[in-house]
Amino acid sequence: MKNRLKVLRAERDWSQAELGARLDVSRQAVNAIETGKYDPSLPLAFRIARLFGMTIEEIFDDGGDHG
Amino acid sequence: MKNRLKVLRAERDWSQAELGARLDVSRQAVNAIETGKYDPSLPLAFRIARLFGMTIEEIFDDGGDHG
DNA sequence: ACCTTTTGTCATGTGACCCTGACTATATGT
DNA sequence: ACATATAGTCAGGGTCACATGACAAAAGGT
Repeated sequence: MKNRLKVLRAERDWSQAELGARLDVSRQAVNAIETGKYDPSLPLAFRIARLFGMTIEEIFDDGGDHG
Repeated sequence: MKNRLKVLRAERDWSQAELGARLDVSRQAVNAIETGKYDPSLPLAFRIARLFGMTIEEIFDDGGDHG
């Protein structure tokens, strides 16, 4: 699952730790999601979308259709 | 996390087992999500949204802003 | 009455998603 | 040289999101 977290964070000049604080998760969790180690839970995805004022679909991309 | 899965399924007259097959998950997983036992993973939420032709936000609701 | 379908639930197991703490490496500033 | 900030990673642990298999209750069809 790809995501635009790193770009959105860079646009606001936030560190991974600061983004983690705003999302109420650890900086390691932010790093893991950014580097594609794993996907966020649905509740966390909602918090991310709300923080950036976008929909989940605008931030995350699971590749469209999957045969 | 509330969701409209049961209604959307009823509109199409699908059983939980049939929805599970279309989503490639077990019928118990569908039941657990419908009855609010737990939330789907983000990839599964994408598959659900795509199946019903809606956005994730139109199907799931985590309560808007919550601190 | 019997059979099938559907839903709900329980038990057990595995891997994903979080945590804290620690360590390394790079960059910046004094 | 030293301290600070940031990013990346690993170890160890806890809870949640799946799986399969089984059991029981309710509804419908014959």
